[in-house]
Parts: sequence; C-alpha cells; structure tokens
Amino acid sequence: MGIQERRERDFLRRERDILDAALGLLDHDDWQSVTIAQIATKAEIGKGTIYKHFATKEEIYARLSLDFGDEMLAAMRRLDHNQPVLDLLRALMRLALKYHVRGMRYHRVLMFCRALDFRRRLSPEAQKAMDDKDMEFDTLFGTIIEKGIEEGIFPRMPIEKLTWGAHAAFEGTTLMLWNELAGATDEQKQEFIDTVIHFMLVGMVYQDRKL
Amino acid sequence: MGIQERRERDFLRRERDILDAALGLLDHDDWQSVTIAQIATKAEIGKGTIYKHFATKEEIYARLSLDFGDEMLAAMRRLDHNQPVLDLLRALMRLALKYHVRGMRYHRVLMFCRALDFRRRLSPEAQKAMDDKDMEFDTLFGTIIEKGIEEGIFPRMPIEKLTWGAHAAFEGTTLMLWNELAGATDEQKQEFIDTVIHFMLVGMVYQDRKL
DNA sequence: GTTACAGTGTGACCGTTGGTCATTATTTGA
DNA sequence: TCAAATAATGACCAACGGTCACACTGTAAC
Repeated sequence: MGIQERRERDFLRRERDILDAALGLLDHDDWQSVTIAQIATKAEIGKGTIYKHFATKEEIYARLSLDFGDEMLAAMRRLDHNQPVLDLLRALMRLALKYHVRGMRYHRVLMFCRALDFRRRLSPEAQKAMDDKDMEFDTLFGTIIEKGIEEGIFPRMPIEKLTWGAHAAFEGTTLMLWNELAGATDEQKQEFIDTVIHFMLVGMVYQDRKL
Repeated sequence: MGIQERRERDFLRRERDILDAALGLLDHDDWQSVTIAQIATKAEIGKGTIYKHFATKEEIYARLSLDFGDEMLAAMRRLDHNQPVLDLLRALMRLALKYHVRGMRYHRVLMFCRALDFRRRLSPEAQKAMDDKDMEFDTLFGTIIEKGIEEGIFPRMPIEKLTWGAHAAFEGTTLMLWNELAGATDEQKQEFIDTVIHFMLVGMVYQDRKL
C-alpha cells in the first residue's frame, strides 16, 4: 500500500511544517503575538488544517516543549556519565543552558510551557506528558547527585532538600539569560553561566555548613 | 473649591477600584483569562472608563507591579539595617519571598511583569518606571553586600558577579513556589524558602572556593 | 462501473476579546 | 443662561482562536 504510506508520511511532514513554522515565528515575536493565521501562512496550509493536528494553539507549544526536552535529554545521555560527579554536573548544566542561549525561540517555548497556569489548561494527556518529561530530568540529575553523596562530595541529606537551591538557581538562570542579560554578548552570557554553575555546585557542596 | 477636590478624589478612588478589582480577579484566574469587561463589572464602572486611567490592559498590570514594589521596598527599609549582614540578608529575602507566598495574585503580577516581552510592549515611561524600581532593589541589596565584602564575610570580587548566583536562585525560587511547590503546605513552603536562602548565602560566602 | 465511505484540506464563519469614540451628563466660569 | 470643559459610557470595530459544512481523493464492496 504505497499510497497509504505516502499519505501518512505527508500527514506527519505537515505536522513538522506546522511546528517549524511556529518555532520560526517565535524568533521575532513572543508567543501571544504569534497567531494561528501566521503559522498557517508560513507552513503554507489552511488554518483549519492546523486543528487536524493540534487541539489548541497551546498544544502546539506543548509539543514544541516536549520535542525540545527529548532533544536535550538525548544530548545529556550522550555525555560521558563516568567522569567525576562535579565535572559531569558542570557539563550537564552547561549543555542545558546552552540550549537556552541558542535562541529566543527555545527560551520562549520553555518559559511559557513551564507555568502552572499554562499546564492546567492543557488536556490531561498533554499534562501528563509534560510532567513525565520533567520527571525524566529529575531522575537523571537525582541519580548523579546521589552518587555524589555516596562519594562524600555532597552532604548526606534528602536529595530534594539538597537540590532545591540549585534547582531554583537553574530556573532563575534561564529567566535571567533573556531578561536582565538579554542585551549581553555571548561571552558575557557564558561568563554568567559559568559563574552560576560554580555557585550552584558550591552551594550544594557546602550546604551543611552553618553560617 | 470643595467640589473640584472631590472630583479629583473620586477620580483617584476609581483608579484604586480598578486596580483592586483586577487584583481580586487574579486570585482565581490567570492574567490572560481576566478580561477588561470583568474588571469593569467588578469595579462597577463602564468599560470605557478604564481607558481613562490606563492606556492598555497591560498598563494595569504594570501599575500593580509598581505599587507592589513600593510596598515591598518600604517594608524592607523598615527592617533594622544595623544587624549583622547575614542576618539582615536573611530577613530581607524572607520578607520578599513572604510577599510571593502571600497570594497567587501578587505572584502572577510579578511573574508577568518581569518578562522582557511584556516590558517591551509598555510605553517608554512605564518601561522606565519599571526599570527604576528594579534598580532600587539592586542598590538596596548592593549596599548591604558591599558591606559584607568590607567585613570579610563575602569574597572580594565584582558585586555583580558575586550576586549573579543568588539573584538567579531568588528568581527561580519565586517561580518554583507557584509551580513545583504550588500544592505544598505553608510549612513546606517555609522550609523550602529557608533552605534556598541558606543555599544562597553559602553560595556567596564560599564563591571563591575551588572545587 | 457505480456507490458508499473514511480520511484530509480548507476558508467562510462565529463568539469573544482589547481597544475606540461619538454621545451624554455634569460642573465651571462669564 | 449659555458655552466650554471634563469625564462616564456602551455601541461599535478589528483581530483573534476555534468550528464546521463542504470538497476532494483514494478504498472497498457489489
């Protein structure tokens, strides 16, 4: 059934066209300025067609975020997970933040899809997919940090509590990269990233010190 | 001219009514679900009247954010600024984060008004007002941290670089309080806040340590 | 070859939204 | 008493996200 297969391929290709069009538009306008009509025009399809693929405009963003998460997780897993814990964590965070720096499009998607208000509006299935993806990141980092505890690098305490600060710093860094540091050069952004990563590791290593 | 005065008073009172109505609605719906019509109804005025006070819907949010900033700065300046630097910083951050925890309304306003995409859409005057308010917070913290450097509590390095990590952690904390920790109890949130504050101080104090 | 059917693309159309503006009501000043 | 000024108002507008009846194509049954 060659024709049947071609149909399916075309359908999937059209879905990619929609996603790429949306992503491209997000380079110049923020999410709420990008309209379905614009996406349709850029993807060279009718407006109604978009709704054969996505239930709402926001589900497009959700898909972009999920795809983006997959890409990032794959890149993270490709790193050498046998290197020393601190080096590995540094490499992981540099990688994750590099994705953010790479383009405002990614930043806008991730920023938007992280908000609770956004997730609540999603369908239950989409919601679960997003939560599962978050969990994948959590376990990936969790495993490594646990190893760090075993090796005596980090103080022995509940992982969640140990990582709260670093987690917050990471989230805040992604915000600041495109707010306070939006006009900075790539070198300045890189210095910022390295400084904050060092800060996060120091904060965890000396978490049990009294002040 | 008692009537003239009363007119002005009424006009200002109406402005407060608008702001209060908007704020109240933000407890239950996120910013984009709240409509001008809803605000007008709740404030018991006509829709057109709102535009006598604010140029756009977003300028309402900007004003809420500015007022909120004023309130927070005033509370911060009321603290004892002669106590030890670390204690003072702890108190300041606890205070700031308490405002965030206090209600989703405040969180939603601050979260929304921080985004660069939002600020760019504002009028130049409103933009400057927001930037100035940010600067006030920066100098308030900057002065104290400088004192900390003089006293040898923090390593001697450019203030911006020294505080990048803490700044990021703070921003991230405000995010997490209403995302990851949205369903947590007040006690859990308080533990989270105290943990992150400790993390931030440790990160700054030991910022110059090699790992 | 004809008919029924399922899958897909499409743009006219709909309800809702943020924002405008002509009209109305009220106060001021001469 | 009347003209000018100020402010409140809701009908109105353009633009948006989303819907749907219809058109087109290929498949299956007879």
